[in-house]
Amino acid sequence: MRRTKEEAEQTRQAIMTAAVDLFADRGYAYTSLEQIAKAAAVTRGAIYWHFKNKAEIYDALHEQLYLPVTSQLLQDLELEQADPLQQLEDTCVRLLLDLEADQAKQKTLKLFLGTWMYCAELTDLLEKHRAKKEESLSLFARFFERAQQKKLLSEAADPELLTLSLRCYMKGIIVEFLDHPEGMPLKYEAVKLIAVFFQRWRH
Amino acid sequence: MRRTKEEAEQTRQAIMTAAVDLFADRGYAYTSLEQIAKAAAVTRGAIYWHFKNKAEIYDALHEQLYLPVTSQLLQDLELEQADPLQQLEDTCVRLLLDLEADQAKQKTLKLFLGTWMYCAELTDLLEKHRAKKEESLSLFARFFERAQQKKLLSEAADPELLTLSLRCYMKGIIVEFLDHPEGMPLKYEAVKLIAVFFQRWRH
DNA sequence: GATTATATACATACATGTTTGTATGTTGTC
DNA sequence: GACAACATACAAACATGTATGTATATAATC
Repeated sequence: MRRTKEEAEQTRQAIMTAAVDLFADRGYAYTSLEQIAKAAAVTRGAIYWHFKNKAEIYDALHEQLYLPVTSQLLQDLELEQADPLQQLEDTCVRLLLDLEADQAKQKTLKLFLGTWMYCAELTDLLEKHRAKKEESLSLFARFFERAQQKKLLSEAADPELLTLSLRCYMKGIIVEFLDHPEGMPLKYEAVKLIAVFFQRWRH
Repeated sequence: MRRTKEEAEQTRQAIMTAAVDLFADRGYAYTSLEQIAKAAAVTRGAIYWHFKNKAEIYDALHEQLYLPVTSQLLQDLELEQADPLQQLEDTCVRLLLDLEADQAKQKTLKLFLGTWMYCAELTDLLEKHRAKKEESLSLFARFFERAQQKKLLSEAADPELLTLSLRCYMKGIIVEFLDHPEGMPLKYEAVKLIAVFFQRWRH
């Protein structure tokens, strides 16, 4: 029953896509390797050939799915436009609209934003992943710093605080959306929600 | 081994407190009834006497722990002060400071804010709980409506949108805090974080 | 270029541990 | 003495990991 290298890579991918779907649907903890195998039309033997255990599947998914999501964001932020606040606002809106349009991204974030997965076999991985997350989030700060240099902020405003604030806000929006998409039609709300943060709404 | 009614109620409570601790620590899915029993210094027999299964423990915890958390919030909001926006801002700050000071509340929110628990045996309960959550959150809206009536908002501002926005923001803050308390010293940050939402920080 | 050897890519089978649910004890209380 | 409040024992399901079988792609040899 030996397959060619291409075929082997295919089954590896089949296992990973099946895993993402099941993880995002019923959660990592409630997904057995048997279920993944069945969904991928292989046996557990195939899974144990390609991966050491379930945690390694999770890690492989992180490599393949999560990094692209953030790297696209970073690319957006790379090119510095004249108005950093406007750029940041646009980027946030685009991120949300992208998310709503892209099922795969939703599943990915459900897996890796999933705030608390206490599983013992994952603690090492989660720490590793957290570090990468921090790294990419710190890039937000640069925009507020540039805004401050350009005197776009009031004197009392603190770039670091604004970074943390926006981060919490985005996380809240995304979490609410993933948890209850019907109650959060981002196509209509995203622009307005982000505007609440960036524009003044008070007299 | 028959106990008095008081003793029986004591063991019931012991089971529930043990369950909260374990759920908040390693998660619902990764907590077995045997572990709960051991932590409560009883056997699984006692658990099955008081509860039908693990899901019923979860539900009982919701009744006992979650409702008090929200009801205190509602009480705060009951009495209408002159400046609804100031009142809302104060309430949000107090909620966060309370949360940081109260370990029990942290565990409770970890359990019931835990956005995605896909467990099949819990789907019914989660739907029920979600309804109550919506109900309590809708009270935020009243404050922005009162603010609008008092002409505290700009003409373009939408009370419903502001409600949704604040809800996401609070959720994001709380989720970030629960996920990574060391990175979110609310004692110092809460006031400032909430101020970012309510005060203007832009020129 | 055909043959052989070997490592690859799995499927199957098994051994083990874990968790759940239930059935049946046991003890004390009312 | 009947029933409440458990503890104990047991059966079944499920999951994991590993050991083994096996067919075939690929590499090595001639």
